[in-house]
Amino acid sequence: MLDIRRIREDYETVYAAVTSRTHGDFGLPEVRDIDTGYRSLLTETEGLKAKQNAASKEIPKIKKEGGDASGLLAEMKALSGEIASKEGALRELETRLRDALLNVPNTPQADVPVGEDENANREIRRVGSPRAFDFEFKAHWDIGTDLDILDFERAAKIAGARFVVDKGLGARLERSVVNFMLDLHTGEHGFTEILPPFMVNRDAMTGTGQLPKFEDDMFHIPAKDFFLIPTAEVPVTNLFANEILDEAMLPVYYTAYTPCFRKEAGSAGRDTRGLIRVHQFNKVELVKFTKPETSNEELESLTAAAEEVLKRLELPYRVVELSTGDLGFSSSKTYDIEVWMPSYGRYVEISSCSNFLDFQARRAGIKFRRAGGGKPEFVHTLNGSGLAVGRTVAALLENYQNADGTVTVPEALRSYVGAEFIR
RNA sequence: GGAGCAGUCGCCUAGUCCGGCCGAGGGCGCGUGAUUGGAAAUCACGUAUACCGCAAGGUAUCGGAGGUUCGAAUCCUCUCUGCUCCGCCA
Repeated sequence: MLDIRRIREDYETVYAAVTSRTHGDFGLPEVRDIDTGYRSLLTETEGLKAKQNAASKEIPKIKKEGGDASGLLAEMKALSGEIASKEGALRELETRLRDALLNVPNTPQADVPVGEDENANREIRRVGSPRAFDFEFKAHWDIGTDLDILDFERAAKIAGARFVVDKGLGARLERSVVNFMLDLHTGEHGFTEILPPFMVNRDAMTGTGQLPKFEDDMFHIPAKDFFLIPTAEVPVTNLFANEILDEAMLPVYYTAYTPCFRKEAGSAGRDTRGLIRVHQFNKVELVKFTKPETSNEELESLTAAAEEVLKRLELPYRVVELSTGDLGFSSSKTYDIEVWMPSYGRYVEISSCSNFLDFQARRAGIKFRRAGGGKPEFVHTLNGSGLAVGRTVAALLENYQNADGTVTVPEALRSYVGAEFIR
């Protein structure tokens, strides 16, 4: 959520930034209009309430002195009615304002490349180079099926399309990748491991920006009005919702393994085979809470931490900076890490690292107080995949496949998998 | 799932039966000052958040939402959370 005062006081700048996303104005003009009406009605109503509160102090005095308060009482009854009707109108404006504000995305930072879509993304760096195969390589879904470590057909039987069953060394590999990532981030990058609930309530989903705009993308459990988490970002970021942290606590680094659940509505026909786009996938997430002045450098080190996974696994990848048109709703700046996927013949997203500035903190109410005292300020929140586990497994199977159909286990994973080859 | 009890200012707690003197008392903690050679102890003062307003000031918040009333921490309804007992269960 953007700061309403910033919209009020620096409208032109905010408008330019929001519209640089090239997907319309997101109702920003309406926000400004509602706010104007809201504030004038608020001032008026509060004046009436001040009157009412003053009279409420008079009434017991009059009664105590044996006086007749009936005139004042009648007057106050009328005032009470007037306040009630104004408050009703006020509440409606407040709701409309909040709804409108919740639908305005974050403002991209000034150095984010401007453009309509991924074609305007800026490549930052490439690490490693795609392997040249001297045999006819297979896609990971064929490798997995042939080795009997991935079973898409039976997954479809018990759940449906876009699900997978991992089996034997496939399941072991998936688990190994999770442990490898968590060990790296907790052991070497200073992150604390969190194992959060996989279902959250509506407030949490709103706090990180998934609601109200993207309800259709998520699995909902009506009985308790819970949502299956689409990413660990949601439970982990909301850990500190409505709290005021001590400055000394910051920065906080959390990492969490969770499954992620997504409807993938609107992606019909895209990536229908394999592990790339499924309704349930595993992910290790990195989340940071920082002071405002350090968040951009923290984004760089967060991205580096995620990249380190690919470096250790010796998988070729590149980092791109998303353009304004491709940027996620809540983000001000995002680096995507893309791994080389031979079956696609291109780099495929495996991590998305974002600096949300105070956008999520404002929604979720996450603040901190500086050591010297003073007013609480909003923290900055960041997160990134570190990494998507299923896509990592897909990349491993494809990049490490051998001519005989086996797959070499990369050095860094051997102690976890307990084998040198998957055969 | 059933029964009972409880949720108040960073923490502990008073207030709720009998609505106004309660944005709210006390203790602890914390901050500033006094005292001291220094410290402990003691004493004094201060110590929530948000919004509106140029300001003076105003408004809101006693788990959350709604209601009764001129007026609600206090009364009513719903709801969430915690604890105890019962049922069920990995």
